[in-house]
Amino acid sequence: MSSSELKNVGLKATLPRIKILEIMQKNRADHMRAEEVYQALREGGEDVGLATVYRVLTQFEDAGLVIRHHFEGGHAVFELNEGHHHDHLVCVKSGKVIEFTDPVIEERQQAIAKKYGFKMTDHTLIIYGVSSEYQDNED
Amino acid sequence: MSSSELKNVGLKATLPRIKILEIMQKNRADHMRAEEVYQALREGGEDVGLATVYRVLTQFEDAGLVIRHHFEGGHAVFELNEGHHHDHLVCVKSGKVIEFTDPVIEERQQAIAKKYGFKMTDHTLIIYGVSSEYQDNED
DNA sequence: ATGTATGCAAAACATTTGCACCTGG
DNA sequence: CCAGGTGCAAATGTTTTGCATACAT
Repeated sequence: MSSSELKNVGLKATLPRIKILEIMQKNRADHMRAEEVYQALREGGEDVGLATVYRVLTQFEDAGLVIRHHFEGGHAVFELNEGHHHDHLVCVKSGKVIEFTDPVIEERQQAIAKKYGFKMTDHTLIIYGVSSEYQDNED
Repeated sequence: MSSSELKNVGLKATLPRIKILEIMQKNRADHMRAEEVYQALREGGEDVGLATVYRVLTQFEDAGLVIRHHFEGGHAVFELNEGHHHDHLVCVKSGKVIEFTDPVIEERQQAIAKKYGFKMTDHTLIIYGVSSEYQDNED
């Protein structure tokens, strides 16, 4: 039950919040836009407004439950924060997203921030490419 | 003169295009928003519309003259494409941007894409942090 | 001249906010 | 019950587009 997770982060367990958290958990593999979460709610028969979806996702972000990303395309995508940091490999043909981490890269990033006198707070690495299934398809 | 650079990429050398390219070249160190380019034009006494700024920057991107980035904040920033790839270190306090490249990271990225069967087309690495001048300021 | 580029205003999106009403603890 | 949460509609900020006019070649 997701209501306890909400209370743990200091949020009242309201129906919209519970449903939105469930949707994010059910779609762990995806990186969803606010609009997509809204659609999922409506398909589930829930009568929640889009404005609430935005408000709740922002609260979830502040609470550390989700992470907001700015990939290409003028809109944000959200994913469940599962604690472990990772980077992204995005297929430019299919939109498929693979998550990975590389200790060498992590370490180099720390070193670079330090070299320039920065205290690193966060970082984003996105590799864009063509996944194997699409490499032979000449569009 | 920037008109020849425009013709080289197949764009007619019109006044708005020339002026916008000059502004991008003059502000090499910055990553400018469309609105900022527009302001710079007006300050230079040029009567160019914001819509044209967007159209021209998009054409420049298609022509490979500039690169469009989506840092945080719901808007795109543009920088002159100087050929050499680099990543970004962004100060979350001041907005200052430092460019860098790290051969170890570059190589690891190639390796990771390969490992997942991807043909890498591009990548973006942004390190967010607090630059030295801001680290002692407790807001 | 003539097809393309531009300016302006309106449209299209993504996201936020004001406010009256509803709901969870 | 009552503070906080929600829905709706309207506001905001960014980027795109339609169309009549202006310009580069």
